[in-house]
Amino acid sequence: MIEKSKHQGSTSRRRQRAASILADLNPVQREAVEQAYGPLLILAGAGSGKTRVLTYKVAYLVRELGISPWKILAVTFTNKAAQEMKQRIERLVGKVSLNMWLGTFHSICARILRREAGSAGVDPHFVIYDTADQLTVVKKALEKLEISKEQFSPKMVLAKISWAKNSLITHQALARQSGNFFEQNIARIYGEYQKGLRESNALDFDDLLMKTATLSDSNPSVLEKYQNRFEFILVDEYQDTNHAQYVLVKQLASQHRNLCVVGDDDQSIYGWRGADIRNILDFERDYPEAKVIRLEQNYRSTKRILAAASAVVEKNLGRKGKTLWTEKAKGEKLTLFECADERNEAARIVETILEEKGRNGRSLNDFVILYRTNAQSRALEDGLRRRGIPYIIVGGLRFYERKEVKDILAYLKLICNPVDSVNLSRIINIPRRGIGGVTLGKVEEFATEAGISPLHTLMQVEEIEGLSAAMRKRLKDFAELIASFTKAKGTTPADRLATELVEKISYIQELRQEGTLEAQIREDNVRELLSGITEFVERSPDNSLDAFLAEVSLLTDIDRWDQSRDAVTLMTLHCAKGLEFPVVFIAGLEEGLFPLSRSIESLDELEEERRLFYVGVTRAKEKVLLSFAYNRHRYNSTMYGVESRFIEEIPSSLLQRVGIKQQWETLMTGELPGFEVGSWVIHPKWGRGKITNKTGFGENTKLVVYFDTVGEKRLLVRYAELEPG
DNA sequence: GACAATTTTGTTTTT
DNA sequence: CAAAATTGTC
Repeated sequence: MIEKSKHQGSTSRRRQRAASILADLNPVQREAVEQAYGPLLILAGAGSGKTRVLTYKVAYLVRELGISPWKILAVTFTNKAAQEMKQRIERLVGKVSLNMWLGTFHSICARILRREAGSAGVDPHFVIYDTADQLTVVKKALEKLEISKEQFSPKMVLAKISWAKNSLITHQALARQSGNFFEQNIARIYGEYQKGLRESNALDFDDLLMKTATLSDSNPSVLEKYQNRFEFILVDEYQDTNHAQYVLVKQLASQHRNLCVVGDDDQSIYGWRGADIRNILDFERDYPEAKVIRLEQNYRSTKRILAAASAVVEKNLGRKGKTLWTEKAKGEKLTLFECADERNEAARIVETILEEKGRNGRSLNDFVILYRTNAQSRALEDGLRRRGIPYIIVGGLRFYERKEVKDILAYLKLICNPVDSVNLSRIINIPRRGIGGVTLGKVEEFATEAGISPLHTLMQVEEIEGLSAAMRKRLKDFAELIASFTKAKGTTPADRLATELVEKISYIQELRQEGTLEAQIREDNVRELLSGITEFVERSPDNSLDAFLAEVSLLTDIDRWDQSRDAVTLMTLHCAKGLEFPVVFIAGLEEGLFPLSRSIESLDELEEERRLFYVGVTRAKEKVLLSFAYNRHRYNSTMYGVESRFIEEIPSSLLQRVGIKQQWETLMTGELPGFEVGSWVIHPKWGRGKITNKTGFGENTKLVVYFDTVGEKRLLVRYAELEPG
């Protein structure tokens, strides 16, 4: 009795909450949420609340239709998006939502493969190799096959292999279908590469997708299990799915056909990674009974921003076409800075940030600076540092790709997966143990001949010929070190294991001895990694090292990004997908840079660049500031910039130009903060000095500076490369 | 085997 | 111009 009334109570409460759920949505969004059964394509324009629709849809399924979360699969583009959605859904439906599968394609696939390892023909403890690891394997394969890497550059080979995998083509199939010498060789390298991965018990990113998508070929029953289970499937960012992902979704949804995909063909920006825009364009052909709903009301940007973005993307031919509208204010015009060079560009962006901060009371995390290539961040960073503005770079040299982080992770991976030869060779001499390339070569040779893993070989080091007794001891010590941790990992939580390891190999101690600023940063990164592991252990039900490694390989920089920190964010346009900021800068709008020179010749690629620009502009809520530079230093030479065609594609009524002349005038007459009498500056040659006198304004400011090294010097700010310090 | 000196190479975006 | 790869020296 008690139970029954409890049940009823919760049902009516549910109703009530469900009603309020739908009340939060506009009529079109509501329609999208209520359309639960059958294939559904939601064409969601930028800022139209698609994440909202997805979360509410899950809530609706669970609360209103009584679907068990266990039967729902939702796929997002980044782990960050998954995490956010998870939290929002949990708030709507409670803890039961934890039973649903929600993650990126790659993490969902990894999960399936570990569960179905037997059927998939992989070891459940497989490691995931990143691009650097992949390159090592390719190079080894080239060596083995005696193919010169001049003719077959590892990077190019890897791109071909990746393309093949995303098209679900095995190396055997590639060999069969390729006619010429070149392709035959690619197929051979591909085969050898796969062998290398297998021996190390490793999968690459593409394997995760491919192996899952082809799982049913040999094991239809495994597929059936998941087909039956996932009654409802939701896919976000569908415009960026590749062929393997497309096939996977199609297979999983074929049983119940309750497939809801959300996307925006205008935001398809991953063609170079194998994403096939046709997947979204042809959805209605694949699912003739599909319903299509367009979300066209934008809740993010001002009218002018939206108009500018739409005007540009309308130049594209291959698109479904939709008209975004907003109830927001007209807003300010977009601004375009014509800059002298990238230094000037940075200075003006920084200037604007300070001005906006002062006048409109914005905080630093209201700003994002977007650019096409990571290399551009350098000049921008310099500009920000010059004025002492804190910033966060997302991407670039990614956290998990840093040497110190990779070193520690390599140890941890080897501990969990002793056959991993790539990670073994990475760390066998870190810290220095006097084990060099020659010795490692002998070990690997022996391992290959004996058909066992290199680490295993080290256990029977006596049998390897041509090694000194001292060397044998070193090798054995190393093997025992790894073995002792492997033994401990069953009973010790991941964070303690990692901390003990770092201690044991004196990694931080070594860094301290270097005493450089760089070593300090490295130490910080190692500590950050360790605290990341601790955080994982506290949050995750499975605190083993295996569990941590399974997750960490699929994390990216954007997943670690802390938006609440008071700092300006810098990232590539690709990285900015799905985010929003009050003020958006897009730097480097020059022909050849954005659009990138390689893309200019092909119409498809040019259209993708244009979509990328569209993505950039539509990140902005209130203000968009574009900039280009007449001169840009690109490795050794200076490039003369011509403004990007995308600028001309914005109606001139929406765009306010700030010419180079105006800029210089303000620079010439404005006070330069940080250069006051009594403050300290740093000179590249003479080091730190104190300003004792100052005359003039702006770039013409003359300073008298006293340096400990050379005494008093008279300097013109324009020429001397001084930094406040 | 370690380290310094020299030569070569390379820039698109990322799960 | 840097970072990476290669060669040279101890």
